[in-house]
Amino acid sequence: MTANRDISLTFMKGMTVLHAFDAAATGLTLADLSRQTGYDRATVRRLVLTLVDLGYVEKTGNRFLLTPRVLVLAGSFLRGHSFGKMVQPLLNICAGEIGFAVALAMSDGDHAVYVAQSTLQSSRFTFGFTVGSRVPLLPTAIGRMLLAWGDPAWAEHALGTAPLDRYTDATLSDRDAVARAVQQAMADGYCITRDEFEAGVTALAVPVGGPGRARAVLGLSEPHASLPDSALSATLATLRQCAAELRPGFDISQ
Amino acid sequence: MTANRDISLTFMKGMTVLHAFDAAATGLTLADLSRQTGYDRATVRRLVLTLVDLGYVEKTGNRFLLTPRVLVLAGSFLRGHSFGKMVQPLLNICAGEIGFAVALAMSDGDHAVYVAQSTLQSSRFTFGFTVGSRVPLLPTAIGRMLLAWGDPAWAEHALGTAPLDRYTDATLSDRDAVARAVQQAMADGYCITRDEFEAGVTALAVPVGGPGRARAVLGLSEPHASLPDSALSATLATLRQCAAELRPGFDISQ
DNA sequence: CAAAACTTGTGCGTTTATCGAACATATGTG
DNA sequence: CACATATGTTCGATAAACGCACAAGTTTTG
Repeated sequence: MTANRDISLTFMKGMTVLHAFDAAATGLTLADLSRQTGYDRATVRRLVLTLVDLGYVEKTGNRFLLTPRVLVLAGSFLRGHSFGKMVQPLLNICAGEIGFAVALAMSDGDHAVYVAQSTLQSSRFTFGFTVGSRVPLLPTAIGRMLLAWGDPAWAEHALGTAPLDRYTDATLSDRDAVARAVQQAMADGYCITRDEFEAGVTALAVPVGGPGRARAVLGLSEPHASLPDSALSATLATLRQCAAELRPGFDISQ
Repeated sequence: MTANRDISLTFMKGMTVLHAFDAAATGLTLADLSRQTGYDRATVRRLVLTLVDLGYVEKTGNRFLLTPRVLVLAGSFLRGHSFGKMVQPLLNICAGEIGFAVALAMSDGDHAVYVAQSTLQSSRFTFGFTVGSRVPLLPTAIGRMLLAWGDPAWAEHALGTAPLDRYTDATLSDRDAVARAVQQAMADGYCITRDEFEAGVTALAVPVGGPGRARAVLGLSEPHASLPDSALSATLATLRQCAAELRPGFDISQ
């Protein structure tokens, strides 16, 4: 654990304030942010004005809101890993072949975060996820696949601490039951969930990388009607092929 | 201008360090970061360890690199503006109708930043841009369209300060020439560039929002051969239609 | 293999930046 | 108009941050 002397409290506070904006599209007042973070409003004011100076936040009236500047670090991360040039084309080919939108996700603490996707021009169905969307680990196919083939130390910890919320009547509400589902995915090398995160929806996920070393997973979600059992084998085969092509960039190196 | 007393220097330093990672996929050492930022390495060490604690950066050996956590703020911004549910489907329809990938961009300081895109499953052409990619304003169709129909005060300032680099032999190298091109786009209500940012490429952009109030632009880039002059009118018409549908979320309110 | 160069970890005295209380002003609401 | 809420600002106190120096570890070079 990092010693207190090695942590910058002011920087930590600043980042807390930045995150307090969250998805507040209509903006927040300084008073709002002070309440949410628990910091003195003079402190919040200085930190917010610093964010304004840096271009992350803009002021409209007495409200502050995030600017597109917050996308820039994401862009750096994606460029550093050649998402635009290498990953996106492979996802596009995969989505074209199976006829469904596909998404790539990685772990982010006790959640999964979407890092790329290929949406279909023809599709009229969407969950509304984008690059940067966070989804829970325990009730989702991609989450369970990350837990199954991701870093074992992280997975063990996350299985014990990730939020265990109920999304539908079918959501597993017992950590042991989720652990068994993860064990099954570990053995199968893929994961399928139905109705657990969103009712009426089948989700598939395959790992990108070997057992214990997968840094990302590739998955899709579709209404049951669009993805009958008869289509699962072929769809999984295509996902796996794409995952194999993506693997060089996502294996945890030894 | 924000008074010095209203700015948190430590937070500012922390953000400088965070940005110093940029697209460095193989990671940076503390010594690297200290050199790049000019900060004492003990200062850098504390700030980086704070980022590790927050989950933005991970340590491998003696190198540090960005984690997918940096996508989360982007995801918040995109969710706050309903990009997944409202914007992406409209971009998909648009891309399907015109047969090219399309992208939505907003201004970010003296650059444009991609905030959404719909890539084609069938296309084999890509610039490698992703959500979060920053592109220059002066040599690009989307940049000039932002300057033409965006906030006039911002545009005046950006026209004078945005980097004027040369990307191809056809890149305009004179600020006045760029200003005239922007004026033309202002009058036309759309912008077309050829070869200026990337050789052999035609780019189109239309504003999302009214004159002086467009917070985003919609655009595409394709090789000349894929986008003959005969296709321009129909393509522009479809882009404009999509922009009209996107408008409610991107007009600067009065 | 040894030396040199580079990097990192840590302690701690000093300094500075930050904090937050208090006061004043502005805005919104009933 | 009174009250509630929000914001801007000052400034003394002090906590946090800084950065130098020393030690140790790692990598590179000859």
